[in-house]
Amino acid sequence: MNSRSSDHATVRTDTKPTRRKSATSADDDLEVPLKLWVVLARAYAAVSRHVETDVAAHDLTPMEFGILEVLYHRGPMLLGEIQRKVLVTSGGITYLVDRLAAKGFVERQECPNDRRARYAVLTPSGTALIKRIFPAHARTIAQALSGLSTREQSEATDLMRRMGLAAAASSAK
Amino acid sequence: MNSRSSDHATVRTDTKPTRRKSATSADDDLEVPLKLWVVLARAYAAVSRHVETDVAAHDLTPMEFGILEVLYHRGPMLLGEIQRKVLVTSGGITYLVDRLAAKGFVERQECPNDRRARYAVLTPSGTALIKRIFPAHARTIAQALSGLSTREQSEATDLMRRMGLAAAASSAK
DNA sequence: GGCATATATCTTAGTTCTTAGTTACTTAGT
DNA sequence: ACTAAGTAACTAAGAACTAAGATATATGCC
Repeated sequence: MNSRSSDHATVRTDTKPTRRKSATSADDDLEVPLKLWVVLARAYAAVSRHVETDVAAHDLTPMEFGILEVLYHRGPMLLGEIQRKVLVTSGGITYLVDRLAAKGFVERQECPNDRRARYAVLTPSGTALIKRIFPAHARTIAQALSGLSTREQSEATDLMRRMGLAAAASSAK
Repeated sequence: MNSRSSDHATVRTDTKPTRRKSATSADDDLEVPLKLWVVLARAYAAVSRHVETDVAAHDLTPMEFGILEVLYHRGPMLLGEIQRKVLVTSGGITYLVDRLAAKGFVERQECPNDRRARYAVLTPSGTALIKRIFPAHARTIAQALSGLSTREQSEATDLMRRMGLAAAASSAK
C-alpha cells in the first residue's frame, strides 16, 4: 500500500521529475492551477479579514458596505441591479436592504415605470456615512495589498481580471 | 451640487489627469489597490462558484471537501490543526467534523498524550470518496483557471502568495 | 382584450457558519 | 501537592445568508 504514486499525493497528481513540459495531453499539468487556487483562496481570505474588520468597526457587513458604496458612486438603483452588482440572491437583497433601511441608511422608492420594482436610495444619513468612512476604507485596502508594488498590483489586476472573466463565462449565465 | 469633484466619485478619489506619478505623499494612489480588490473579489467569486458546484455534486460543501482533502494528503490530524488549516473557528470545526462523521467519512480518535484533544481520521469510506473525486475536482479547477496560460498562472501564484503573506502578517498574529 | 409567460420582489424555512461562554484537561509556578 | 493560567474541544444562540416558492405586475402573442 505504499508503492503506488497515487497514495498520499502531496497535492501534485504526478510526482515524477522526468518528463517536464507538455504532459501526456490529458492530465495537463494540474499542479500549477491547483497551487494557484490554494494561494488565491488564502490571499483572498487574508485581505477579506482586513476589510471585514474595517467595516465591522462601523457596524456594517461587507455586503452592506458594498451596497452603500455602489449607491454612493452610481446613485439610486433598482434592487435587481444592486443584486447583480453585489452577487446575492433575490432573497438576500431584500434582507440586506431591509437591514440598511432599519439602520436609516437607505430608503425604498417606487419605480414609476414598473410597479413591481423598487429603487434603493441613500438617505442623507447614509450618504454622510459612506462619504465619511470610504476614504479610510480605501486606505485599509491599500495597506492590506501593500505587499505588492503599484506595478505588481497592476499586473495582478490584469491577470485576475482575465482569469475571472474566463471563469465567469464558462459558468453559464 | 455638481461643481465639486467629490460628488459622484467613480471609485477614484482624485480625477485630475495632471500630476501623474508620485502623489502628494498622503493619498498614495488608492485607485490601483481599489481596482485590484474589486477584480480579485470578482475573480474569487467566479472560481468559487465552479468549485462549489463541483463539490455540491457529491453532497459536500467546500469546507467539508477541504477537510477530507487535508486528511487524505496529510493523514490523521488534531481538530485544532485542521481548524488552522481550513480557517474556521473552534465551534466551526466541531460542527464540520460532526457532519462528516454523520456521513461516515471521518471518525474521532482519542489523543494518547492529551486527553482534551481528538484526532480526525478518514474512514475507509471517506478515503474512497476523496480518492475517487479528487482528480475530477482538480480538473474542474484547472478549467476554471484556464483563462490564463500556465506561465501566467505561475506569475499570478507568485503575486498572490506575496500579497497574501503580507496581508496575513499585518493582520496581527 | 385575454392568456401565457417572464420578471421583480418578498416570504419562509433551512444551512452554514461565528461568537461567547463552558467543561475538561494540561502546564507552570510555588 | 496545589493553585492559576492556558488550551482543546464542545454547546447554545444567533447572524448572514441561500433555495424554493408565493405574489404582484409586465409583456408579447393571438
